[in-house]
Amino acid sequence: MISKSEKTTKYIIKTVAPIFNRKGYAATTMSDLTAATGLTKGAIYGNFKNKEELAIKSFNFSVNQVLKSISTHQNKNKSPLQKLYLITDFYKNYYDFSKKIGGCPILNTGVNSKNKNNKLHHEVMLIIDKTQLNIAKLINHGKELGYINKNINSINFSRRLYSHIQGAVFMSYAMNDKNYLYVAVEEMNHIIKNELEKA
Amino acid sequence: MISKSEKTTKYIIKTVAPIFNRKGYAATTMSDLTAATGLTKGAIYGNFKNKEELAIKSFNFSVNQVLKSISTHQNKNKSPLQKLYLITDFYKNYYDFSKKIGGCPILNTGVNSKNKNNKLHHEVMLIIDKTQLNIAKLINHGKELGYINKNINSINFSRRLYSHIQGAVFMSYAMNDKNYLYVAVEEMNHIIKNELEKA
DNA sequence: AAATATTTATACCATGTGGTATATTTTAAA
DNA sequence: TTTAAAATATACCACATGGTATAAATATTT
Repeated sequence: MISKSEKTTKYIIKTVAPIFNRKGYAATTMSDLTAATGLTKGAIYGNFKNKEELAIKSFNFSVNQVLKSISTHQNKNKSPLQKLYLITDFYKNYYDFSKKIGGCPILNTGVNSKNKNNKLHHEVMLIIDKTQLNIAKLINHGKELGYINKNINSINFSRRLYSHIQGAVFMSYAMNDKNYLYVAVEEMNHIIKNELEKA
Repeated sequence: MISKSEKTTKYIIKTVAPIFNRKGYAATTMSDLTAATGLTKGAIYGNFKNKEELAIKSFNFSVNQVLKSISTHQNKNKSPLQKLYLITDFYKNYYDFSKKIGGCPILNTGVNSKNKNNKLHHEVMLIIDKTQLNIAKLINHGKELGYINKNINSINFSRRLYSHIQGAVFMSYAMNDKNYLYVAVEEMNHIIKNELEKA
């Protein structure tokens, strides 16, 4: 049996996540949250011990929205190499996608939490590490199946890929220009083809 | 004759810039500023009309610190192509450099001001545009002197360079790991050599 | 349906916020 | 050195902040 509070807890997180993502932890006020949810502070503090706990859960919610979408997108193909291309392909639409959830949670929270909220920042680092590891595993799998050149360092390549794309995420965000993403994805695809794919 | 207020105005900006840069506009309070400067609110509001004006001037101060350092670094060589390499070379030390001024002002303010402070965000876009244009001019100059392949699109290349490096700036910042910068710079140098340099 | 436990609303708290009017001090001019 | 002007400090404003004790309302169990 799903309790009442479980439902409202989820409702609050879902409603509040894009606000935290867009405005950042410090700039998001409890009034923002009560206004958005239609609930009172009593209700919110009844379900979360404080603003920070809610911010962390909201961040993880936002990140999971991204990760789930990538995962779904990847299901279009089973080959590790093609799954890699589907990651870059996903980011072609990331400007519009991330807009819907208040921006890129990794970028926003990564910058906003640094030197300000260690718990949030730690959470960001965990997610980045985890994601890079997943990409590296994908590359390893590609090596095993013989699609990918065994000479390349999986984790290093994964880091390059992530860094490259995140740069375009920032630029498109800061400049309101999707083109940065298109260009970076094309460039990354080119690199995958030249460096990763077995001749 | 340099007036008293001109001096304190500069002193305030200089002292306050790294704080705005590190904490962001909203999270920086007037108390932070009075504490750091040792001045009272009366003094600060006597020299700036409000917090926003001070934030904008602080941002421009921080950015100019970066741009001046790049410019100085570039004076080591007169060739446009070598000046390009000196830009990427500058970013090898950008982790430590930016740390001293409270982080990368473009990254921090770019993210922090978006959807929150239009004036600040506008300032960020102006700086990025200007910087990309300067790099494009450098490439054009290299073309004129016959060092650089005339087939490449200067502004597009400049945007790729900027985006690529800014990605590493974010990653190194978020992950406390300079290596992202080293790798991105090496990669970028490789691209300059392969795509830009005339055979 | 009554009693109990859980969830939400209300009203409040101390503290901090950006900003300002005015008094005081410091600087520059006469 | 006196006087006018500019710069800084003080004391305050109304309002917003995160958080909480408690009352009211709603679910759940008996």
